[in-house]
Amino acid sequence: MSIELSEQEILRRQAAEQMRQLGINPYPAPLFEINAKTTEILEKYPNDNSLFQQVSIAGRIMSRRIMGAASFAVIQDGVGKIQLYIKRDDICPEEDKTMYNTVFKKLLDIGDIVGIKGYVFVTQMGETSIHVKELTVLSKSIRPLPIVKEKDGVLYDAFTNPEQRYRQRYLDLIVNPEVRDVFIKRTKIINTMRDFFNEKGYLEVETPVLQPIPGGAAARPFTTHHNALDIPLYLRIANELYLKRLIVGGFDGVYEFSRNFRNEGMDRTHNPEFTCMEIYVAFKDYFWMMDFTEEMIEKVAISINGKTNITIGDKEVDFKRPYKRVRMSEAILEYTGYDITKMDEKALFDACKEMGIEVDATMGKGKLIDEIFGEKCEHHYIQPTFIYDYPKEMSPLTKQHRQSEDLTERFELFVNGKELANAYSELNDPIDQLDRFQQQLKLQERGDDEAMFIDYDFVRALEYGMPPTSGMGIGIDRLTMFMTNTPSIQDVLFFPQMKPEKTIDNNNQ
RNA sequence: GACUAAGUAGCUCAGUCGGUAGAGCACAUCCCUUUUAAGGAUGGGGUCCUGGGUUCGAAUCCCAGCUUAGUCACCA
Repeated sequence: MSIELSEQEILRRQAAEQMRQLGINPYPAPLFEINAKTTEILEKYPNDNSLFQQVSIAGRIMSRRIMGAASFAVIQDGVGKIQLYIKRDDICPEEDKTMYNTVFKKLLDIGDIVGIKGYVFVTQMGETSIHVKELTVLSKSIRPLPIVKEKDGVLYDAFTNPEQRYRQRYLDLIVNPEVRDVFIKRTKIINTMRDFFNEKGYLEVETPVLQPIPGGAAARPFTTHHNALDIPLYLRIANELYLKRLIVGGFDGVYEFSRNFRNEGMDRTHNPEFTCMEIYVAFKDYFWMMDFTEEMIEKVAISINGKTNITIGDKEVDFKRPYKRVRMSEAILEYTGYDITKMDEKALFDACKEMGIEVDATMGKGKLIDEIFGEKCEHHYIQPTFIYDYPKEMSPLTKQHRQSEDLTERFELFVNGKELANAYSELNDPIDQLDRFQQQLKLQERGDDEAMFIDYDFVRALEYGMPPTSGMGIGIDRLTMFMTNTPSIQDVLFFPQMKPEKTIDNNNQ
């Protein structure tokens, strides 16, 4: 047995059937020729009334106001909405008034997709509208749409239930047009970055999503199994080690927009799959990469919003370069008063305790410093700020600092108190790299479940020689959240991960 | 994973002390009209998230579960 259809669903199915009986296919096959878009008409017609006198347009019926021999409706296409004026004797010039009286008035519903031929005019109320001469049913909607009404910019009965919005994004996109804008901007951000990299001559590449060793980051991977090879494979947590292999292979600059997968918690800023852009450029160092990063981000900000300053939540953030650069040890000194440059692990451990930071025995020196920074400093950096010179232990893929044995040449870019980008002078000393991997192994044995695995082929690649290289990774979801002032990652992903629905269908027997 | 809150008509939401399930929009029938969330009249529409329990009686109180959101923990 199935759950019964609602009254409105039954009526719509009957309407589709009646159309068929009238010889109208509710789902016709032929293409419908379109020669205009709604917003284009609304923009251009008021300036030149000779335009759009033979317009052919298609869209979804979003509202109807049926009167006697003449009615109004609003259709929505891929870019906007426009009003239709439908007069009985225009769409039914002959004796037979079925198309108006029956099809339009009775059998069409809000949500149906129709094709329109007619001419543009302005109503007495001053609204640019299409005077319909011909109406074609293009697709019958048999499930009622959540109705959103709007007057004077005020929304009535808005479709706001987050569960339904995310599960049925298609509905969200239909009835909440502003949702579309965020996703258009997301694509524009990616295109701006891609153009920027291509202009510099860097090569967009693709590297494996299924990896035998989940490397390049510290995170729990999703595990799968390859049947033919009978081996475990992991969905990538990062693509870093593969991109660096390509630098070894001789490319001067490579980048990839990488969908990464991490088997960790979900919240408003984390989704199990997320997008990261990583770029590696040979013969550069991390200072060069800071310049490059701020140039890129400034460009993105301007291309998205036409200016560098953006409101994020209740903060005003300016992406105009140059960005402030602060050593991690300076940041910690400033916000905690502790000078970590002279501390050993024991001293750091005690300092953490004094500051009320939760610590445990598995934490090494790097992790302790990371905790202090994360707890006491990170949230202070609202304006774009490069934090640089990270402790060696927490950066196993980063080149040792040119002046200090305890540090690495690494920076992260913080915006609005959150990490946005991460970059290094890449470690290209194969002996040091193997040593660092082995350090990670020790951390693992100590109980750190995020420590990295050793990738011997990557070490072998470095042994052949990798040029000095700087690499940078930036979270695309997070960048989109900043650039569009969206507080939740679910609003910058079309289909955020959710628990499966128990029942989704009421049609199957 | 922990805590808190929410889940009632297609949508947005009320629902008093535990006593026959409500409104607006949408839908149906009718009236009227170049309308602007059109208006008027009438009407249909409910697994009150699920399962237990308390009770003469549960949308309401209790317990468990499911889903979502927020906060925290982990992480980008």
